[in-house]
Amino acid sequence: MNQNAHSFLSADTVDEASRTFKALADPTRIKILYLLSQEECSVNHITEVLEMTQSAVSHQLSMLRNLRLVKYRREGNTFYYSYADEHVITILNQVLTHIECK
Amino acid sequence: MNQNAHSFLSADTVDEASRTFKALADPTRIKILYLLSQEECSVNHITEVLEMTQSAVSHQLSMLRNLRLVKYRREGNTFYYSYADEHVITILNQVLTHIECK
DNA sequence: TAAGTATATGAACATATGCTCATATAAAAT
DNA sequence: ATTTTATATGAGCATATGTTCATATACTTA
Repeated sequence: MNQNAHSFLSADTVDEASRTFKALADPTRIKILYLLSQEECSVNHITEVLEMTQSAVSHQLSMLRNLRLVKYRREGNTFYYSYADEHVITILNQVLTHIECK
Repeated sequence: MNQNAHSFLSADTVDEASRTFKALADPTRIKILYLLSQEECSVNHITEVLEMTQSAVSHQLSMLRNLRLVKYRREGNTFYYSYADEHVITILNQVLTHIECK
């Protein structure tokens, strides 16, 4: 068995996969993305549904924004968020479905 | 828009999903699981391929064992590891494939 | 039986993560 | 113009994470 006996992943690929899974690795972000997979939501709505502080939610949305997993539109003072990465939502739903079917 | 306008996830489901994604969120564990998705490997082999210390690899294998994502068999002094959770491997390969196709 | 080989494990340490608290920003309402 | 409402953001803090270093364990070989 030598080091060339199998295919390799580039460091970039591994890093990006890691970033994707990290985004989904936190319960709060899972809940936010699951919510957004069902409907566009204001920050306030997310805050109420998750029963968390506005700041905590906003920080997580900021992270999800940086990862380009969510996008938003503004309407006056209200920001409506929605998901921006179909593939990540698919992966999330796959895992959730698999867990709930056990 | 009220709190009952959409379906909810149980805390247990969210936690288990989080644990699954956390397992895949680290580059070292991604590399190990990817290797094991292709062939059963000894700890030594993993250590050499990943160019990491034996201790670091062993610690990660210990974590993957606790999460029931890998199993092993012993042959004298050598421990051969293989993956134990088909679904997690499927998810990993899906994400890796998606990244590499971009 | 002693030395060597393969792996596991505990402690320590540096970095990352997720929250809170205080405050900033910007539009809306008064 | 001032206050209110909705959201963003920086600093600080406690906990989690991943690695190294030292050492333990267990089997093999001389």
